[in-house]
Amino acid sequence: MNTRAPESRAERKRQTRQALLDAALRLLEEQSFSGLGLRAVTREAGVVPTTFYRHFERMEDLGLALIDESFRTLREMIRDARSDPANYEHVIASSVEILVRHVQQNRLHFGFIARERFSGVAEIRHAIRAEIRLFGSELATDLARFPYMREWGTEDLQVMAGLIVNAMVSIAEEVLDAPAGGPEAVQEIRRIAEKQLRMIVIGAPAWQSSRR
Amino acid sequence: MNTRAPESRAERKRQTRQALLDAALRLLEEQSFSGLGLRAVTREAGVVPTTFYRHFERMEDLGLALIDESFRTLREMIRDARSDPANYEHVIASSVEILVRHVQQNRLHFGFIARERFSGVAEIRHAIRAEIRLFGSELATDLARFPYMREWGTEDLQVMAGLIVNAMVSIAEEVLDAPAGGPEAVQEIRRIAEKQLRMIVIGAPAWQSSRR
DNA sequence: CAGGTCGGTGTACAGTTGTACACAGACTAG
DNA sequence: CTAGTCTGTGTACAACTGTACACCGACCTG
Repeated sequence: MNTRAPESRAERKRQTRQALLDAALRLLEEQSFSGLGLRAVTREAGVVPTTFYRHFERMEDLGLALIDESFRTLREMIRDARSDPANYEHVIASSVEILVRHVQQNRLHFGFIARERFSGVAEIRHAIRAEIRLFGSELATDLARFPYMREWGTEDLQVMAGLIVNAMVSIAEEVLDAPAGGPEAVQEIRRIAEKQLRMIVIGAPAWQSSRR
Repeated sequence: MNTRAPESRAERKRQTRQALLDAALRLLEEQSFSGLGLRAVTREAGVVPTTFYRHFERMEDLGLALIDESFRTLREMIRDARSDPANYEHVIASSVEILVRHVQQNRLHFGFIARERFSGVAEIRHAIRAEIRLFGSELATDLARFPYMREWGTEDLQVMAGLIVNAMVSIAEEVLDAPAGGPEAVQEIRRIAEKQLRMIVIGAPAWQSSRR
């Protein structure tokens, strides 16, 4: 029967699970994952330690869930950005704009990803790298749609996508470091970021023609 | 009086201090710094926990010492690389070669740096970033010596140096991930790395002229 | 060669960790 | 309506943590 109660059992379970994820993310702002304890998470979430096991077998599983969560918003972002493959300048400016805004709106998620990308916990690290690699591949196929790159080899596209992804990660990091309410500092980051991406994208044809 | 004993007291102190640093570095291969305990370090070093305090006040101080150690070799590397500012292709190839070799020979140090660059421990993170920024600045002044960059603005040079440093960091990361004894995998990394750097360096003039 | 300094040891303790287990109450399915 | 399934609780414990303190023995200095 369809429950009339405001929250079904399954829904409440989902809520405490989310509370655990949120609590962990909050704590991960000032701790790295390998130093994060099960008890600390449950304490922050306001539940008893043993509840943790109702939702995750090990801490690593919670970490993987956080990675999932983070990259879902990241993909959302990039889907917006690849709207108009005609004008480079426009794509660059709006991509940077979208990236910066999303990072600001998801500080905790992006901070987590940026930090744990090189973290000591192998399982977490590898999961993140896999996602980033995938992200780069998607970007590469998007790049292939640009007129002057249509004839590039896939490896060259991958290399270029890698450069862009690297740049984006470091842009995100700078945004994260900027004081939360400093609009002109963020503006400066955006300006430098656009310059960096322009450097990569506009410099590319010259590089390409120089090896032909 | 000049001691005749093979090891003076001060020398032996230096040795156990080094043993602590080495032990920490070894453990940091599979743990992140914030999860590393004083007791674990002393255990690995083969001394009693309280000995730690004879050398460092807090764990963070040990971390800072490790950063010092790591960047000393990094600077050594770059000093070699900036020998001949005439031929780009040669500079790129030999820079990559030197970078890859140094990373291979100092896996633990570079792994530590790469991982803790985004780590949760603010003090460690900031110290590393300061060193990397300095590294980028030095690179920027080196770039200024290249003929066609002589007229660039300092900001443009810094942006480009930033791109290169980013690329180098990600190259180092890939080398660290490659199986230790896989020469052809490393060869492949080197090839891609050279392509990336060429992309940045050779593409730059086109970028520069397009905004004048 | 005497005394002090100092690096390393051993013991001790309170706090925290992960996890096992029995239990309670609420939702759900029959 | 009832029996059963779940989610969250409370208690318990062994293992580990950082660090305080007293101590020892070897080196160094006078």
